[in-house]
Amino acid sequence: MSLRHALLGLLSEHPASGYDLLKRFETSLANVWPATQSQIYTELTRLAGTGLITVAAEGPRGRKEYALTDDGLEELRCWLAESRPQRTTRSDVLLRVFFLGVLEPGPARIFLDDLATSSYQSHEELRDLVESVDWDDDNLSVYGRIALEYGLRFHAMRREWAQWAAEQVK
Amino acid sequence: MSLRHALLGLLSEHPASGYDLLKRFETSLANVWPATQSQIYTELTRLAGTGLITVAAEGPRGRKEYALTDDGLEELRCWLAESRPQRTTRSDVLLRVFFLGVLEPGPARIFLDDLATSSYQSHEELRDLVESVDWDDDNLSVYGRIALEYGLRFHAMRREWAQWAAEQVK
DNA sequence: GTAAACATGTAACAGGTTACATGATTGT
DNA sequence: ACAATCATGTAACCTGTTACATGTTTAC
Repeated sequence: MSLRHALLGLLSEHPASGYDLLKRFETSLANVWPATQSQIYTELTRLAGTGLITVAAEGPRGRKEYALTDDGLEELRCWLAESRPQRTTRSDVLLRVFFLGVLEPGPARIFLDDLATSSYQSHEELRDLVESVDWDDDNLSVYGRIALEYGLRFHAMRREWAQWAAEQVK
Repeated sequence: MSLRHALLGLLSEHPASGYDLLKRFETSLANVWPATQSQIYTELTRLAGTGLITVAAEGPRGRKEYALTDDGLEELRCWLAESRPQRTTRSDVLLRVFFLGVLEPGPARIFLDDLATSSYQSHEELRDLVESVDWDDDNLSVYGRIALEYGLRFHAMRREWAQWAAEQVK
């Protein structure tokens, strides 16, 4: 259950409300770990119940500002340093490729060409994002930049692969 | 819901029992779309209920051999050609990278070094697999080879990225 | 005879999505 | 006054995981 750790991670930067966190999920975390409003509020209530976070302040409109507790920070560190990421990565794209032989070569090539195009677009979007941010030397910048670099390399790899794959289909 | 389509895809090659399909999921599909025994049997019953597959034969030990129907093939083609893969890809690894600033540079580097190592190992395993199979010219081979090539490129990319990232952390 | 492999099914639970429901504050 | 934004909560439903439960056939 990584949503829990995503929330702890965001709160380790500074206290925030459910609404603030939702906005962070919609922007910076959207491509890494999407989460819905419903899920975020439910999980925050649970985390507060187990003492990993607390309601540090209350504001207008029922706003509750959550802050990380010592236990919460410990849990976050533990997750980062001691547990191995063991994600069984499901790939919708690769599953389709696996069965592309069901289609005629024409439609199969279209699928791969589209994939190359959308990978290129994603790459360009990330490139624009990288250029629009001014990266300083703090931790958020360093690791944010590293995560973005992953995205750039991933989409470049996928584009080249899709182009190569389209050529294999005759 | 792609499990449904994975099952239709496998059955498009030839009729099979739940048990046969389970074995295919444990081997060829393990890295693309993992599924449990429980899930497979439940989904097969549902697919038979909606007429996308039928029980074509019954064998010893209660074995039920399922075959794709015309409706099932149509549904499979439709999924491949008409629907866009829109998978919101969750990455446990990238989520951790995002919050790596919570750790000291030492443990953070260890995390990235470990990632480079495990990517290298995955790459080698796939390379061995590619070399052990004799690829002929049928559809399964062509698209199976293309899917494997994706894995090779993916792990190579991730290894290089993790090595680069480790260097950024001083 | 007995272990391994074949073969299926179901129940409980955890995580994620969609939709509904409500209300307060701010800016124009 | 009205719309946009801030702000939270819950219910229904779907997908996926773990564990339990059962029985047959084959090979040694």
